[in-house]
Amino acid sequence: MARGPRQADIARIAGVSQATVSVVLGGNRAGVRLAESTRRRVRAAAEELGYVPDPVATRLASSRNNLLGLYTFTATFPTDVADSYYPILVGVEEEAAELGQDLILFTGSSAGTRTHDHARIRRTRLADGCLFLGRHVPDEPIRELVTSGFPVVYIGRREELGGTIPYVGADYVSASAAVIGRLAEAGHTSIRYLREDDDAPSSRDRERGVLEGAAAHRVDIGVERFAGGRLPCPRRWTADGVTAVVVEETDTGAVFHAVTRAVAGAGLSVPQDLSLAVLGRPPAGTTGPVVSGFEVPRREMGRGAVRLLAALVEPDRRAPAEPHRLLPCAPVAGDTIRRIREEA
Amino acid sequence: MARGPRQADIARIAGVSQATVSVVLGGNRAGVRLAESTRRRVRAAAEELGYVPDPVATRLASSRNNLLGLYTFTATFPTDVADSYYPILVGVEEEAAELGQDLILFTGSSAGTRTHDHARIRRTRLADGCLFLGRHVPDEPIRELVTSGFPVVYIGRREELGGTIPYVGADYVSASAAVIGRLAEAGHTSIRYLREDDDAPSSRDRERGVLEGAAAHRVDIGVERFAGGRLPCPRRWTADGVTAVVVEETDTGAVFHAVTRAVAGAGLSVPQDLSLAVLGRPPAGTTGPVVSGFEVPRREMGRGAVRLLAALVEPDRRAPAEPHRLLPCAPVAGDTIRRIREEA
DNA sequence: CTGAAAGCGCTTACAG
DNA sequence: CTGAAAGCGCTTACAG
Repeated sequence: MARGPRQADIARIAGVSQATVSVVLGGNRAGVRLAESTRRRVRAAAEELGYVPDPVATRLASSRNNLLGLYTFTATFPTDVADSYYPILVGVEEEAAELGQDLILFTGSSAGTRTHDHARIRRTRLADGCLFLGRHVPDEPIRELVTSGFPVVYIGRREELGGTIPYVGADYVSASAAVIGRLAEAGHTSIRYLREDDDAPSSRDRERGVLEGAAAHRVDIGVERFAGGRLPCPRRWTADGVTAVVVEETDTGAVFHAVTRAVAGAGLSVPQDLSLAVLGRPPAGTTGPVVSGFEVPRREMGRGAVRLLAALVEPDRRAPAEPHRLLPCAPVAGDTIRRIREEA
Repeated sequence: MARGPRQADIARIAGVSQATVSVVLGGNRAGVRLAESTRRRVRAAAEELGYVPDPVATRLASSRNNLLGLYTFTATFPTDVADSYYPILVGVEEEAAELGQDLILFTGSSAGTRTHDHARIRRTRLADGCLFLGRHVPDEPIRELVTSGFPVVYIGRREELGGTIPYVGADYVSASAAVIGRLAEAGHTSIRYLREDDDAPSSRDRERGVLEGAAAHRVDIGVERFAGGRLPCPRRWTADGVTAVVVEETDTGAVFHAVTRAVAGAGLSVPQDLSLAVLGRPPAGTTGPVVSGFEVPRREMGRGAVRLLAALVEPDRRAPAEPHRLLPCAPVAGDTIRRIREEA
């Protein structure tokens, strides 16, 4: 494969050494003084040959490549998580483009064998730094990366490695507490919370927000974990005096689907018989009234994560980047919360 | 940044040369015979150190990197083209993952300056080969890439460089002719075709299909180009005896929107007063009856393009890859074509 | 059958 | 103020 012109070709034409070409074209070592005439000759020759630096060689020699990685632990694009994944990718892409960085997509092995993932994770070094995304992430390979000084940023709050790893996440605690607050203000005093039976930081934060909100508003809250087979039982809820059910948002929408199906199956209607809220948004394609909840700022998370990563890759900025950011989630009022009590 | 273990470290432990480590671990040069005990020692040391090859060095030395590029000429992720872009990306990602290739996303400069794009396009060499995507692509940088032997595949049919560049596209000609055929069979004999005033292969193919379909079914066809400002005039169509309007699908959906707005504005209803078809699918979020048209197999185009690119990168396969593929578009019957004549 | 050498195209100390 | 040398971590001819 006949490659393009190299610095050596330019050097020959301009009558200088290859190293001088590197200095002139690289823009590095600004301190170095070269005769302006030399610079001009070199630049003219480069222009003439249509020179563009080989990024691979640049990277090997210098360790900077204007290349940011995005590593996804779950298979990247299964249809059912597309809704939560795509907006993040959009944000990442936008910001990377604005910063003049290319983006490299790494996908965790669907097989998920440890050694394989390990190898793939180390492969992220091809980039100058890497974003990591997924409900669950293996500790060890990340630790290796981080302790070697490789810039890593999580999308979503993470507690791994003593909470030292930089992240840009969403403030699920406040947003979830606010949902409970809105229900309480509408007069609901007994609420059921349905969550997935799977522990991830986003699940813990939502539950914590729910509990804090309930405590603050003196609401009676019951937490149920939804595991695949067992179906929720709305009739029992209403029999217990529950007037509202809140469900966790997850990438597959499993909990939401199970609850709405069970509610419909029990012959109950929303919000007449039971108010409904989701800690996020319902799955795409959901019809009927707008479900109360909040907007997860995925696009902004993507953008923020790229900005943070870029700051870590290029640590010469004035202000050290705040390594832990939680973005606010905009509330969605919706039409699925029935007002029980009239006065505010 | 303290990097991980290198081949030299393994060599020291195993008591062999660094080159031998490369031979054992690289899996290349299968012909070379090394004592099994040597191989074992090397592999054991590599395992112990958690060695993973540096992809950058690998690439510089060998010109293979298991990295496929996707270059998008338009700004990659603007919201209005997301619908057409995302399914392609999904297909590309899926197939790349299955082939064990990582994916690198390049975005054409939004500025669109020639030299900038040129530099960015040459940067695709970081990958082993690159997919190109966009209505319009600049000839010269691509020619450079191709003539240097760099594997390039277009997503979508392309005529550049004498039609020599491999592509995987959609068979818009047949699909568009079939739409006209369905209208003809429903009894329509005078049809108007609305297209964008922008020449791209996908536009040319659709128009060609429309004209071929019209000729085959002896249908009277009028072609109108829709340029931003000027509004379509449905009243004039009906006055001219036109009973059906067919619109081009474009990434922004501009033509579709303009036509449906004009039709509604003229107080006409679809399909009672005017039948409607789109050469593809209407823009996302379109409500009302299902619009007749066809499905562009974007995901399959993405997958096929990756397969073709992989074959070009690794040209040792038995059968040489067919460099030009046009995928069929599944028809969508829809509810916007009124049957005028009873008999088939 | 195995190892030492050269080289991929750059950057960056380090001498002149 | 400028150029020659070494080195980034690999692969692949080429000698032994």
